[in-house]
Amino acid sequence: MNYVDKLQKSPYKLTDSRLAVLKYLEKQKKPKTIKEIHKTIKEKRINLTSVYRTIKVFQKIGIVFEEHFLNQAYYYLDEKRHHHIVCSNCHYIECFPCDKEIKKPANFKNIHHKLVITGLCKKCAN
Amino acid sequence: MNYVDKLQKSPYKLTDSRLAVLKYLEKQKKPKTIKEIHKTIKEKRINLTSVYRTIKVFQKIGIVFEEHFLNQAYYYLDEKRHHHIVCSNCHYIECFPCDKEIKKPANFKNIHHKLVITGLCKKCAN
DNA sequence: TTTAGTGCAAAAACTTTGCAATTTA
DNA sequence: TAAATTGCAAAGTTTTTGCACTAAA
Repeated sequence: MNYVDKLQKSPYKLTDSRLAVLKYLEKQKKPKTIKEIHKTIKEKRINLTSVYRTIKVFQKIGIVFEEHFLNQAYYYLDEKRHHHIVCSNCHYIECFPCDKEIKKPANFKNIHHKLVITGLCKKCAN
Repeated sequence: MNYVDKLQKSPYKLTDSRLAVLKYLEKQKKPKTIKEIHKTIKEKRINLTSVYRTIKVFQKIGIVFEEHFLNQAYYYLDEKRHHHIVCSNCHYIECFPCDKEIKKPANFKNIHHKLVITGLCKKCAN
């Protein structure tokens, strides 16, 4: 089931703004900030507020996930479960696949996990 | 080597503010927000700005680590490597030990990892 | 005594809210 | 057409900055 279908199956409506954010995120290989999303799609006259609201909706229905790298919130579609490694100096991000099943903690339901790895990328290590 | 030693070995000075934040964090079992830290130590007349600056310094010298749960930044001393699981509804946090070594990505140095698991705690699952 | 750190006030950055107008199903 | 969504402006939060004063080494 693709994202549009998921949206239509949800209690939320399919609108231009939501479609624009979805299309944008589908093209991305790495997590993006609200600003980056907005910058690209504002030509389509989509308001910053709507981007915020759209992302919230997408998170609620489990289309979009959030991670914070160095005090910045980033958003991405959860196509294939994967993790990220971020350079703590220049914020360069690399993805890598998730190859582990998490031992589920007993006291929680609806579990979603994310592994964030920080380090210094090649450029910054010197 | 304890935290005070680490601080003194660093290029930064040992000050009342820094000591207060350190003492506070040492008592905590769970990650805390800037606000929580400040609330508790402001009786000692330590400014919010200083808490922010202190935390930045501690992060730089690797005493304090940061995690974001549901759009909130939390800080903690990295005594024993461990992870957290957070209730996505009520923000209840539980810690659990880190029992895995991460396969180090080749392109990065100084690697530090954190695993954040979100889910619904017992109370919120119903 | 010199350099780094602090508090305060103000600015900047980020996020949320209310409401009238618009759009979707 | 009813209910949800949007844009805009305004308010709330969170974080950072500049600067004169104070404290640490």
